Amino acid sequence: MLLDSIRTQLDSLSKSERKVALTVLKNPDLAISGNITALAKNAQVSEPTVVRFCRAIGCDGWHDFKLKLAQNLAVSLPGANQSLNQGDLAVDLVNKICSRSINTLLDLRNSLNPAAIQRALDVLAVAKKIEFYGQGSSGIVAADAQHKFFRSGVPTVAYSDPHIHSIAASLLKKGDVVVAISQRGGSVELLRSVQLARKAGADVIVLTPSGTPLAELATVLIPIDLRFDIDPYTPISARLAHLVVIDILAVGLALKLGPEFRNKMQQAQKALQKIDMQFDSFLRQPAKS
Amino acid sequence: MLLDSIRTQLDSLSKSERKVALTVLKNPDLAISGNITALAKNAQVSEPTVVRFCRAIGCDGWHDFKLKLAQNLAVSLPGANQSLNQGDLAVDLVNKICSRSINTLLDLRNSLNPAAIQRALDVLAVAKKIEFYGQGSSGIVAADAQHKFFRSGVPTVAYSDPHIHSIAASLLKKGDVVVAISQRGGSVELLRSVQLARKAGADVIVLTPSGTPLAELATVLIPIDLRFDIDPYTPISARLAHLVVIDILAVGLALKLGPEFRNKMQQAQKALQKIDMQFDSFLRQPAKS
DNA sequence: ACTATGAATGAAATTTTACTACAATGTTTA
DNA sequence: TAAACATTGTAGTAAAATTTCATTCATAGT
Repeated sequence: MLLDSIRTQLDSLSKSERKVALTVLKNPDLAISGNITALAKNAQVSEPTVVRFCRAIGCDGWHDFKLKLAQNLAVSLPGANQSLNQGDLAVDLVNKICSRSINTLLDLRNSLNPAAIQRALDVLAVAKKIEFYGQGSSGIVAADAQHKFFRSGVPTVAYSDPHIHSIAASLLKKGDVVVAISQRGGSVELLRSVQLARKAGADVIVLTPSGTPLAELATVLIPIDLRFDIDPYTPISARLAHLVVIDILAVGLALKLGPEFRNKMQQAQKALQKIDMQFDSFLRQPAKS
Repeated sequence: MLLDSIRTQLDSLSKSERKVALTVLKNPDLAISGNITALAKNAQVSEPTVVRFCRAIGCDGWHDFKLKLAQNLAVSLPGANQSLNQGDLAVDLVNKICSRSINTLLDLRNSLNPAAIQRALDVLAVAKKIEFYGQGSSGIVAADAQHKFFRSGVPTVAYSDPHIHSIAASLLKKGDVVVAISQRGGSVELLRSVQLARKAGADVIVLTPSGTPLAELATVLIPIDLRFDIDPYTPISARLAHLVVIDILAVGLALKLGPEFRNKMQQAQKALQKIDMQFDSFLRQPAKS
């Protein structure tokens, strides 16, 4: 982000300042680990020029620049914004996809509307039944949601088949809640089912980009507006964001439902740990590879 | 992460150092924006004490501490490390869960072994058939994986039912690949299926913590070692990490398979865009909310 | 083509800031 | 109660960032 900003301001810088900019862009770590003298020497300019560079790009001196750069690199890591290509080694692959995912979640944290989450939780807390609809990869998210929510004791189901969820939608009652998930917010089938659900008197919480047809139909809209991925190899971001929003709703609901729910969770947890014991005894007599 | 580390080391610090620690924990921004003098005054200690504090918690002096703290806060945001509780507003909920997820992925980026990914990709690239096994929430991950990989043209399936995947495993042939996913690496059923798969001559890629029984059985182990979540309300981390690893493998395989695959993807992309057109015309005559 | 004006740059001085050495104080134990 | 040790602050030092100012370079006007 800061590096981007430097790149765009490259033209407005003087010759020596540009030298500094290029040095920083080429090797940001040097700027972080070293002091102003080191960077000046590396860019073959004087120290005051480095300071002037820092000011030029909007920072308040060397210290401030160094700090901001460090904060950026902590998140971005070199190459986070570059597109993936064939020559990539596994190392790059790991770095880039992780970094992208991290950036997506940072985006989400900034852009997600807490008020919408609050309203959604209010609706979910009094739901008699919760149904999750989603198609394609959103179908997976729906299944994941069902898997998380079903522990809360509220009856939940997830449908990814359009025919099925349109039938299910028309069978809903007032007090039931549908959570509709869509990366693009335009699926005709999903729209139909949501309309049916509304007609049946159910509330509909929608996870989708704002301004889409699906968004229009929501009782509670949770807008997921991330800059859209052009690169076809990484349709990761939106799905990841959806999953985390589902996590937020699931945890939020758990908190809202309070202690009686907490007990249920702990029981489930204990049940799992019991199974763990079995694993342990299994560990004593390890299997041959 | 750093703040966590400070909190845990609180006991081993001297009285004045603890004063500094508490001041930093209470108001980390002060430490970042101000200089050592400001922090010393605020904590009511001398400057050398602050330096000693920095050293005590494993940093290399004030500068280093400040930098590391800044990097952490860039990611963590205030409150990322605190446990969730009933009184939380939606704002906190969003911040905390997002921040946790982000931290998990940062962890993953650091700890993930690229060599293991490389080996996994080598195996996947020559696979005749790929089967994903996982139970519980890992079953969802398996389904997600199937959904991503199936586009590559290689026959893929996902099983979350232990009976089914044990049958499937015994039907495998040499050249087939199983990807086994487990958050704890101890599921007895999964272990059995993996053993059957190995016996049938298939390769087994395993996503699980290292040192677990399942890890032992892997042809290629991709260890997912994150500090384990104690808080029962957020069993998010491991699953998120698994999903991202699957993303990495899917993208990596796509790159490895090269241009012919790329075309297939683009065709799929186009097919989706065609549907988008339909959405657009739908937009012209918006539905009533 | 040459000078004048203004911007750009670096050398040196200044100031700020972090760090070290040492002394004083407090704490623990024999 | 005294001695040994750890803890903390004071004062001095070293280093690093910033400002000032003089020099150089580029641009434009005569």
